[in-house]
Amino acid sequence: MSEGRPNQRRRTRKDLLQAAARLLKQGKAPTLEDVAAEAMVSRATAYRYFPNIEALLIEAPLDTAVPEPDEVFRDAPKDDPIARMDRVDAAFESMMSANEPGLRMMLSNTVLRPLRESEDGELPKRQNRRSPLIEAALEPARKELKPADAKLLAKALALVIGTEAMIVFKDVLQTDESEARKVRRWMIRALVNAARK
Amino acid sequence: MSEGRPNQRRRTRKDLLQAAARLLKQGKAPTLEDVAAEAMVSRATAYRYFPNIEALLIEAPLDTAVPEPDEVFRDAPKDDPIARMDRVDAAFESMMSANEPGLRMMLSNTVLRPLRESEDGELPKRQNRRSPLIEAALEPARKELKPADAKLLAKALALVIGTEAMIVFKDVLQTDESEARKVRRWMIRALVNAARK
DNA sequence: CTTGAAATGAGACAAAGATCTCATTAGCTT
DNA sequence: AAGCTAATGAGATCTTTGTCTCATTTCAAG
Repeated sequence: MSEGRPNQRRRTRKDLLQAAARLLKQGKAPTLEDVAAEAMVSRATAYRYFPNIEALLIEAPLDTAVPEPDEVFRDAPKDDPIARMDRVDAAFESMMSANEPGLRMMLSNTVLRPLRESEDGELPKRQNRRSPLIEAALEPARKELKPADAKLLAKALALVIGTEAMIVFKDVLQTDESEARKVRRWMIRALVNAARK
Repeated sequence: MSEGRPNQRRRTRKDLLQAAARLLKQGKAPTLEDVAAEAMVSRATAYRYFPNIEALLIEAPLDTAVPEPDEVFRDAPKDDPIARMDRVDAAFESMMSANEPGLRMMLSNTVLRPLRESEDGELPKRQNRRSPLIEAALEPARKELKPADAKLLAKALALVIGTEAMIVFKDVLQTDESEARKVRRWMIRALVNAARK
């Protein structure tokens, strides 16, 4: 099934993703059958678009809640990378707290990808939404940083921003939201300044 | 099946966990049937001890590969927190590369705990192995740090060391092992020095 | 409006995961 | 050593997941 009727196909695909996102918001762990029912399509059709529930859940919660760069940096200082990274952090924090169940589900499934890639050749790859935003935040600091340091810093910040950091704070360290934010902002300052020096 | 013949039960339970650990070391994602075969018990018996493969794999790799503090810091400098954190990092890196499939499985399941806690009352809680080691590494720096900074630093380092950071490096950033190590060590320096200042 | 092709729905089918039953084996007590 | 009882093994059975076929619906071009 391909190359036939583009807009019909895009519509049902979108319906499936939205149905999945709806179920995820309820904190459920839906099966592909559940999603098909919620989207009011047949099970067979759902399987025509996604080989399994994991493939669907990788995309589901994210298509909705992507922070847009221009929105994140709206009236943000153009020259202060730390202030700009704080914006990125805030954007991710609010996006994640609104989508925590879906993000946990997504992580739960994508984390197993390497164990399953023996099954069939092509698995959907985990997307990386944070790096473009981090790069954009760091843009003004580009001139004052050595390229090698800029690369190091961007990767380091990717550990601070995102779902995995949320998991560490909540599940491993069991800190509350405000403490977690304090730690992240402290880290942003420490890391950016270290790269500058 | 309970409260009947303690040592026989402990023995087969241990056999199952060891069999699972053996299969995991080969990089496979074993099914409960595989583990039963490896442990030379029947499939039915395996299911009597663990409801599914995930439940087994949460425990399997961890009972074996816990880095012991005294071993990690054997002939490590007593007064250099950075060198000591590098030891912790190295210990986690080697433990994780030897147990990656099991750790991914563990993370995949524990990450869903908040979504499942409605199902039945008691879920095993995620353990925190890194914080004690981080505290031990930082011990010599305690006198030169304000208590608040020490707390901040310990939490920040918990983002750098551990399974979640490995996931970010491998799955999100797709860096190789040596680059990931470079970033972690750079972060350790940046964070410890920031706390000192 | 008609028509041809593509998407869909319904259900049969297959494979894997998990449960259940019951006869047999093997610990533990005496 | 004997007997009771819990644990085990083997296989039947049920459930869930994913595939396949074919009739029906629906889109869109003419």
